[in-house]
Amino acid sequence: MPRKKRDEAGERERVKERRRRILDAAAVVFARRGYHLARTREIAAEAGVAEGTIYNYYANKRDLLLAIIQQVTVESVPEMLTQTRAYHDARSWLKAVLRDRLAMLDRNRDLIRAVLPEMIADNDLQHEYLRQVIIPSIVKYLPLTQQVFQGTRLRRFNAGVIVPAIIGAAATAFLFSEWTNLPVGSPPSSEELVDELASFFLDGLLSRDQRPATSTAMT
Amino acid sequence: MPRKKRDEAGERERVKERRRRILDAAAVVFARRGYHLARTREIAAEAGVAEGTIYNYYANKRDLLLAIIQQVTVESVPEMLTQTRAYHDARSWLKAVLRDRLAMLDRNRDLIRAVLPEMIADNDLQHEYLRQVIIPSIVKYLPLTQQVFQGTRLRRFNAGVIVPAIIGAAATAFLFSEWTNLPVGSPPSSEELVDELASFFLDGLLSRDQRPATSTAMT
Amino acid sequence: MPRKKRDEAGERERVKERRRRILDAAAVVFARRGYHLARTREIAAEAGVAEGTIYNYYANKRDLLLAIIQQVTVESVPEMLTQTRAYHDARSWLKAVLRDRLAMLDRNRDLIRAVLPEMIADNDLQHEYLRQVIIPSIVKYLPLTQQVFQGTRLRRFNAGVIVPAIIGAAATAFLFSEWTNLPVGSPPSSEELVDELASFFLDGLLSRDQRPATSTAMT
Amino acid sequence: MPRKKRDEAGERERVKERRRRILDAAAVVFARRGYHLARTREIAAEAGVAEGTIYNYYANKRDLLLAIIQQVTVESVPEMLTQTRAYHDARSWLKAVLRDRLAMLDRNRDLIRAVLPEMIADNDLQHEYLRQVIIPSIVKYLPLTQQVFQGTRLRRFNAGVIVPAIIGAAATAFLFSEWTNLPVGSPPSSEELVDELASFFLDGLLSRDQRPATSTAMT
DNA sequence: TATGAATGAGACTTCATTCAT
DNA sequence: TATGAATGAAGTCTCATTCAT
Repeated sequence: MPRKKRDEAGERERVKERRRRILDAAAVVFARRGYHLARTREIAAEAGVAEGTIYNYYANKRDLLLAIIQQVTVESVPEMLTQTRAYHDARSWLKAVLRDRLAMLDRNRDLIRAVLPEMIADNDLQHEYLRQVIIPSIVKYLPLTQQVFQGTRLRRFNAGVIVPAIIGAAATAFLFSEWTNLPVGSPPSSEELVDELASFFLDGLLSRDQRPATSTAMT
Repeated sequence: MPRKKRDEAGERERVKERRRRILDAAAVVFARRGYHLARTREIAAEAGVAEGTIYNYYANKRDLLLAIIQQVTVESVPEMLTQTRAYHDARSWLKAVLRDRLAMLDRNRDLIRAVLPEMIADNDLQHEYLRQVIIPSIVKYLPLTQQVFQGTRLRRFNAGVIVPAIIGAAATAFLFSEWTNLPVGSPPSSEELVDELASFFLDGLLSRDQRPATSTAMT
Repeated sequence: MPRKKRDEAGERERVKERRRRILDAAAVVFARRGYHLARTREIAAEAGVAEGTIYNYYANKRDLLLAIIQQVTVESVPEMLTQTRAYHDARSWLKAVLRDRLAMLDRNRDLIRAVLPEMIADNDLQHEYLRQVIIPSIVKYLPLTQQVFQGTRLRRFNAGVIVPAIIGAAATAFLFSEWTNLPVGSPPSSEELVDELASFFLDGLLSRDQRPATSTAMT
Repeated sequence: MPRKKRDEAGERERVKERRRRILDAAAVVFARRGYHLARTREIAAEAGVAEGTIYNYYANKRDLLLAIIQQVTVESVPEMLTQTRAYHDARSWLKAVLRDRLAMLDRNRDLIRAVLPEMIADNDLQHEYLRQVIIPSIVKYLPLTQQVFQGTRLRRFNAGVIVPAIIGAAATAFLFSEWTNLPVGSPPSSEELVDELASFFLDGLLSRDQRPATSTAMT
């Protein structure tokens, strides 16, 4: 192998590693202070580099935010659904997905709490996120999902309403379960959470005998 | 009636009115720019007062945020549930509640988009909100809710999971329905949203014949 | 006189005075360090105000430069030529003008040395200067000048060449006369300078008998 | 010839060539952006070397400026005056010199516009320039000049005033002739400029019959 | 010697908050 | 109490220069 090529590869490796180190530092500080209160100085200190060095790898503070959003979501999405085929039972698949996603939320909780607000407040960020993460995910994984539910009869529903509802329900339930001082008993274990949500999503809240003979929800 | 007293009453009235004017202005500007990008100068201009005057009524910018959070939620909660007794059918009551809450979100959408991020990122704000809004609401309205569902058999569920899940589902579905560029067809009408969510919450996604004979979700 | 009006007048006065103080400070610091090396912090200190206060009166550092250019030139131009009519002898008028302009250069030497470089290097600044100072001056004072020279026969010349040449000659001679370490004898007194330049401009360098019978310069 | 020596010679050659390449690049960038806005990065790119390499040849950015000043002036001076003896007529010699110098200004216009401001603003640079360029030039070429004017009777004048005046007049007239938007007709051709200036310098502005019988300027 | 990533001081400017009037 | 000019701390980002490779 020619010398130069190996050097280039090593160089690219080092650049990647440095980018990563800075990004991780930014994630830590964003999580600690929130985006607006995070200081580039603190990020630099956390990364163990000079402040100016940050700008050799990212154009500006906002660029760090964007990179984090991508990293958290893009990189973590694939793992969750590729094992789809292992589950023939829709309920167990759903629970597996919930388990995986809630674990992801758990791992990245602080970071998400730092990043989510900016996404809510900032239209550009939202659109970027939609374009780069959400839509590609849907396009890529919808067929797999449909395949899993092939053997399961679902009632008709409006996916544009229900998909966000599921995501929001799971995320909110999870985040609340972390708020320790709610006067509603001890926080649920993660497995309780998964069970509870899966049942909620699939079965609803009514007892079986309370459901209308012909579901009014058939639309 | 002594002169002074009437003056004091009028004075107190004027003070209240001034506080309100400033708060409304802050709400407008927070909604327009988001909390961090809102400038006290702009708030002052919107309120038609001098910048310094704000500080005669609120300790600082953050105090305005807190006051807004209280106002948006506390003031709007009562109306939604006091008419509880009018609904004997749980489903129609749930739909009425959803209708009311989604309308509230609709009215305050921009403001919420400005304020919510701060609440997510800021623990103190969250606790303040829990203490001042959520908990009192639960304490006050839980009995009413239970009364409504008296005639309806619900399966057992963990309220600490399901209540946040419901709120998050509704809010997220609503907010997404506003993002026009999702490739999932046209955004649902608000009545569609209400129907869809009510069915989802009560009946779940499975067709009736797919539900397990004895719900595994009974905990 | 109504109270409010007097207050407004006083206010405007104070604003003007403050603007002036900041501008003077900027002039001092620009003269001391040159524009690029002048620090807003130093300007603020020199003016005895906080750094932020500068920006209540001027949009940015460049704005200070522009204001100084205007002040130095616009304000000083009028005095120089309005007394035109007092001089019936063109030579003595020219000497008076030179005396006045060289005194102006002397007064503002440091400032000009700070500001001139920026004007040379910056096209926008040049055009601004042309538009605001040079052209109005020409339009306003050309008639007066012509009136002075009515009784004096001048050979024909291209004003577009000779006017800049005169200005450049006077300014350069003056500025060099200040450079103390030239090995050409002691620097001339200002009156020597004026005499020397006036003769140079009107008579040229040739002895009288050396001038061509018919001036080749007649164009 | 020993091997080493030839290498050393080639090496010295290469070093010189490298210095030159960097200096040229600096000149280009200084001319393009002005000294303060010129970036070392851009200079390096222009020279086709790494940023750090510049500092192997020049101590710092300022050093580049100094070197350019020397190069522009010192190198171009000799050509202009060594042909002195070819002109027996003082007027035609003066015109030749003007032609040569204005052509030099024309060639280096952008560079001069970048460098001149720094010389005006910076005392050290001025003194360096005086010591290295002006004084040697005077010492070297004054005899030649005097020789040319041997057959021409000049009136007495103070060279310390008139020499800078001539230089400033020519330079300013030239630079103004490039500013196209002056409302004084079309810019003069370079030959017009030369004629006009030569006449101005030698003959002055008065018509012949207007000159005093005994010039008051004889000092 | 050439490289160019790393450095870090420091600049301009903003803006929440104060306070004299 | 209302005002709004003044404040000044603090922030992001730039860029000449250094230095390990």
